[in-house]
Amino acid sequence: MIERHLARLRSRHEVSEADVALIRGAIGEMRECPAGKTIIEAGKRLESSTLLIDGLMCRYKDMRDGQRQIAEIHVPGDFLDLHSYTLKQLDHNVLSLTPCRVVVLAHADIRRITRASEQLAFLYWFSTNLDASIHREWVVSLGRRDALSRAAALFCELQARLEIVGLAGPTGFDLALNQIELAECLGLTSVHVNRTLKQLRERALVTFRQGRVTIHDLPGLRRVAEFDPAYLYLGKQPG
Amino acid sequence: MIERHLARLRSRHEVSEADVALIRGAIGEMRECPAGKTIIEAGKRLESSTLLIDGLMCRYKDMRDGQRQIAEIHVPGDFLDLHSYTLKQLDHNVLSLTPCRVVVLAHADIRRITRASEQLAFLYWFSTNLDASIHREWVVSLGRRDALSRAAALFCELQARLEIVGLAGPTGFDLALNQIELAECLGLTSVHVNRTLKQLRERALVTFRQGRVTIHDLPGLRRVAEFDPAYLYLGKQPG
DNA sequence: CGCACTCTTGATGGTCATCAAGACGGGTGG
DNA sequence: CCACCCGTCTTGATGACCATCAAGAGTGCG
Repeated sequence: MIERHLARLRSRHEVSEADVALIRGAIGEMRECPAGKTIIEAGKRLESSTLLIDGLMCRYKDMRDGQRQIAEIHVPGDFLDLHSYTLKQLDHNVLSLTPCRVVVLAHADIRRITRASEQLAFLYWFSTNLDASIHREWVVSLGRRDALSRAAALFCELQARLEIVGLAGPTGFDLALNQIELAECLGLTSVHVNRTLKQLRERALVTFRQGRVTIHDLPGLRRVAEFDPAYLYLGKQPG
Repeated sequence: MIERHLARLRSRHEVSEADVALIRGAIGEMRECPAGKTIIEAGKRLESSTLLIDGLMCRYKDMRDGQRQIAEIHVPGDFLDLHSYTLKQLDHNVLSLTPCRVVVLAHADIRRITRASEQLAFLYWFSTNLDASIHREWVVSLGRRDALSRAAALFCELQARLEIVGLAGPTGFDLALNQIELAECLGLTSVHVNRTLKQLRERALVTFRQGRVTIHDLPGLRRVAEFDPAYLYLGKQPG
C-alpha cells in the first residue's frame, strides 16, 4: 500500500524495518477520491496529514479573477500536506487531478512516530524541505524561463520524480493532465501551452498527448529546460 | 544578539526560558559580512546553519545566460539555511544584499537542542515550512500577477515580515535594494521595475527611493497586490 | 445524435524585454 | 576644488512573447 512512499524514502535515505513498522502502524484506512475534488481547503484546521497512494494531485491558489496557479504537482508516494503537521492549517488548497487513493495519518500519530524514531523525524523534515526546494525551482522557472523551457522543465521534473516510484522510464510516463491544468502550472494560458507543446513536438523533444508524455530526446529536453536535477536531491543523501 | 530571532519565534508560538537558553547555548560567534558576498554556495556540503542578525540577504539561482532569480529575501531574525540541516547541501546560493551580521549554529548543536526540546524541534520545522509557504506565494506572484501587483505584493510581504521584528511600521521601512535586485525578485527587467515603481508612486500607493519604502496607502497597496497575509502565519499559532 | 469538453489554429493587441541615451549622485584623484 | 567616473535611475523607441478573442475540429459520453 505505501510501497511507493517507502521507495521514495529509500531512494534517498536508509530506512530501518523498525521505522517501516512505525509508519505502517500510523496509517489509517485507504480512501478513494474522484478527480477534480478539492480535498484540502486553505485555512481549515487540520488534524491529520494525507499520503498519496495513487493518482495525481496538486497544490494551488486561486486569484480573485478566477485565475489559478498550481504550486506543485504531487505524485504517488508524496505527502500532500505533511507541512500541516506544524502549520495546522494551510495557505493553499489541494486538488485531485485524477481519481486518487490516499491514506491518512493523524498528527498525533506523526508525533508519536517521530518521537519514537529520530530518523523518521529527520526524514519527514527532509521531505518538507524537498517540497520547498521544488517550489524554489518553480519560482526560477516562472521568473526566468520562457514558455518553451518552462514546459520542458516541468516534464523533466516529473520524469525524474515519477522514475523514483517506478512510474516513469527515460522515454516517457503517463500524465493525466489537460492543457488547462498544464497552463495553471506554467503561469500561461492554455492557448499558449498548446502552441508550446506543438513546438516541443516539432523539435522532436517531447510529445504530450492524451495523458501520455513521450520523451523523444531526454538530453535535448534537459538542455532546453536548463534542467539541473540537484534540486530534487536524487540518490542516496549524506547523513 | 538574537533578540529579533526570538521576537520572530515568539510572535507565533510560546517559547520557554529553557528553550531560549538552549538556543543561546548553541549560537557561535558573531561574524560580519560585506554587501554583495555569496556566503553559501549551492552544492557545497554544509555542517552548520546561519542566522541573520542584521542586514538583508537573499536566496538565488543563476541561469546560464547570466540572468538571476531571487527566491526569497531574508530579514533579520531569519535563518538563511536552516534547511541545510536536513538537506546537507543547498540547491541555491545565499547572497548578502547589504552589509550583514550573522551567527552560526553547528548542525550538531541544532541536533542537540532539538533533541533536548520537542518544542524547539517543532518551531524549527515550522520555520522551514514557513519558508516553503513564502516560496509558494512567490510562485503565485510570478505565475499570475502582473508587474504592478507583483511589486506591490513584495512590498506588502516585506512590510509584514519586518514589522514582526520591529523594523517596519505601517507607513514604511528601510529596504537597501536597488532596482536591479528588485527585478531579480520580481522576474522582470530593471527597466520595467523602474516604470512599475513610477506607477505605484503616481497612484499614491508606495514610494521606493534611496533604500526606503514609504507606504502612502497600505490598504490600497494590499488591494492592488491581492495580498492575503495568511501565508505568513502571523499572530499566535495553534499547537 | 447531440452535447460538452478539450484541442487547435488564426488574428489582433498588450505587457514587458531590449536597445539606447541622457540625468543624477556619490566617490576619487589630479 | 573640480573634473571625472561609475553605478544607478530614468525615459524613449521598437519589437518579441504571450494574452485575448474567436471559430472550427476532434473525442467521448449520455
